[in-house]
Amino acid sequence: MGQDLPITAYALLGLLSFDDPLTGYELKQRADRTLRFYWVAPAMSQVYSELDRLHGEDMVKAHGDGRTTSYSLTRKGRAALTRWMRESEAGFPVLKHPVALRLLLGALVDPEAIRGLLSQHVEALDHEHAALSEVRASLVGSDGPGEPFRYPAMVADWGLSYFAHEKAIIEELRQRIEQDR
Amino acid sequence: MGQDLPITAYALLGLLSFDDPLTGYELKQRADRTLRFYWVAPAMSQVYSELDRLHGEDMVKAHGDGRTTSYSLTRKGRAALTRWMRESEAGFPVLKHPVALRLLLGALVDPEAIRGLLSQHVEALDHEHAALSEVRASLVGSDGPGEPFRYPAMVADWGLSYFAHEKAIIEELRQRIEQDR
DNA sequence: ACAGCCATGTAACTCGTTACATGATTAC
DNA sequence: GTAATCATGTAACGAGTTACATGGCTGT
Repeated sequence: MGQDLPITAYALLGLLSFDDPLTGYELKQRADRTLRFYWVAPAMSQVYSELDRLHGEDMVKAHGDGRTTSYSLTRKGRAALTRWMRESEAGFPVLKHPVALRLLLGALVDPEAIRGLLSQHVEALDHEHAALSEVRASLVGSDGPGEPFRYPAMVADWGLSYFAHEKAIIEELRQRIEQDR
Repeated sequence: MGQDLPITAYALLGLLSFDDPLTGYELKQRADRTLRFYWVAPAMSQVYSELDRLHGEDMVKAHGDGRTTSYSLTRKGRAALTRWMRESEAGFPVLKHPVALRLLLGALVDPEAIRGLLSQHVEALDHEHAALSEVRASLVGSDGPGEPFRYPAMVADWGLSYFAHEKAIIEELRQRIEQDR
């Protein structure tokens, strides 16, 4: 039986473990809203093809009303997801940080360009922080011990703290660059 | 002319902008040692095929002594790199965080498993912090204003701060989970 | 002599993206 | 009626990985 799925497949199963019957379209929205902060926002087409695969493995059940198709976890799907949680190694995060990469090469351009780079990144951080704050706010009320969104709330708080810290570092770096004038 | 290269190609050009003639093998070592913290550690085979492409574009020059081949930046390569620095948008970082993804789904397993997950991540963070510290230490002495490793040192400090903060958040989350006992 | 590292590549494959294409439903 | 959103897919492609294959050099 097809064992090892790509992690993104488990991520989608994970989203289904919260809100059960979801269409591919809805799944993509959930991913864009939450999953993108610490995993990826898969392309629409990938969501559909991944759902196809999961359906072929009997890990999701399709509820088709003709025009739209909703998917829910099967027993097998939930079992696969929890087994993956228990038995697989997490591995270290992979960060693709275009701002850090460009800062590394800062000597190639004038300091003004680097200042612009960092300013833009701070703006982007503010933007993302605000978006994640909204998500976090929507969990208030069901984020206590034993409640369904306890863990998602933790992850959201983690993300918010990360964004705040990132911003603080950038400010430090900015001052360090300012000294070179 | 083949314009848009994958960012990883620019990352390799960037490595060459510090230590000029490097073999594919050495390039891979540099990437594993430094680039991996904020970009990627490309596979050996990708380093070679990317060098082939860059060579085809006249962005690197090959110094072959038969058995080994070293590559250095051409004028065109350096120009392409600085143009990329000046003209392309940086974009927001992409984080693939398997620990956060698993924490999100914490409700599926028993708290003990989550504790283990977080412990292991803290260990990994310590390990990576130590590795990056070594890199940072090797830059001391040429990390002042105007010196060649000024910017790489900034990026390394950024990374170290990030790891330290990550560890602090995990400790907080651990306590939060401990309360549910 | 043998292990381990240095050094270079090819082939097959998967993940994931972009571009394209279609059409129904909803809000104004 | 018409624009935006909901909804689902296909096709072509590119980036990047793993597995495989080869062989020279270095230290013990």
